[in-house]
Amino acid sequence: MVDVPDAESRFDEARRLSRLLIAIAEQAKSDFAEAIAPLDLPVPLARAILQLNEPAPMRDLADHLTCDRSYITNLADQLGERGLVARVPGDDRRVKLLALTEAGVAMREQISTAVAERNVLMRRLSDTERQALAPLLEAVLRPESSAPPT
Amino acid sequence: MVDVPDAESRFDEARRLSRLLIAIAEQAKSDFAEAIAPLDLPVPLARAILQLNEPAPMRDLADHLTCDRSYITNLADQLGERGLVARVPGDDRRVKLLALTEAGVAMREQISTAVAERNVLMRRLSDTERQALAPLLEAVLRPESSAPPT
DNA sequence: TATTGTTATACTCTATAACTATA
DNA sequence: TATAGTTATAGAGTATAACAATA
Repeated sequence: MVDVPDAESRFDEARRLSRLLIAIAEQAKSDFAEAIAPLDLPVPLARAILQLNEPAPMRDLADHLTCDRSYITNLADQLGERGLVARVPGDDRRVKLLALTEAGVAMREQISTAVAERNVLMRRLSDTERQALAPLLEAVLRPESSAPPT
Repeated sequence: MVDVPDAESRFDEARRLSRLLIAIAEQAKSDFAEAIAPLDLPVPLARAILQLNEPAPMRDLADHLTCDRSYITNLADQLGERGLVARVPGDDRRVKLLALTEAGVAMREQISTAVAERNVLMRRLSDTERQALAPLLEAVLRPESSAPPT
């Protein structure tokens, strides 16, 4: 009975961890915003650019960013106005791919570097700590089916 | 030189962890929303209620939720309409405290339970994993001044 | 008939600025 | 003069519904 916490204290602990996680996520979010501030690019556009490693159907982007297709149209328009992406026709003629322009690729590089440098995980954790953290975060995201090995 | 990753791979690793962290935070956010959906209460109101352990000046709430005082007025109005909180005068007569009503306390209990039960950290991590995770999350949030022990 | 992207519109969350009443 | 809360307004981010083109 020594090592098995009762249900209530497990809940309390999970709540405490949740609060920590939320605080970290908020920190990460504002880190991201601050990192890209000099680039004069709204956060959602930056997030979209980071997704565009390869030209991709707008539909795929909607899936990856978990948002509506109409919002992708909106983002694509804004990115187009800035000359950062172009719509290119797909094989299936209903489909349009979004592809970074040359300027878009350069911007992606800038975003990526700025964000990594300011990253709270870089600033506050040692190499050892980061190595310990990775498998735990992966465990949180493992598929629903796999129950935790209690 | 074996154990010291070069700068580039450290960046890559931090980026990977960041993506994981963001994915988890999004999961946690939608878990929260789903958990409280049956309660028919908007997310920001639920978050505010969770803060109101004790009656607190509206100003304090603004600090804890890191938002503008005017928004707290907004939240307090909505919570008031639902009969969940009441404004009570403070000693300093400029100050108003927000206090949960009886219905508010009951709602807080419901939110708290629903959220803890659905919590992704409860669902996917073992007790052991949660115990390992806590100090790492705390390290991420430690004050800027304390450099990581590389 | 189902799917892709678009358009027009509207909603939620939150901030800014100007105000009031105290201190 | 500075602080707590309020009001009115505005903006960012995102969704819904109806639609056109293609499959």
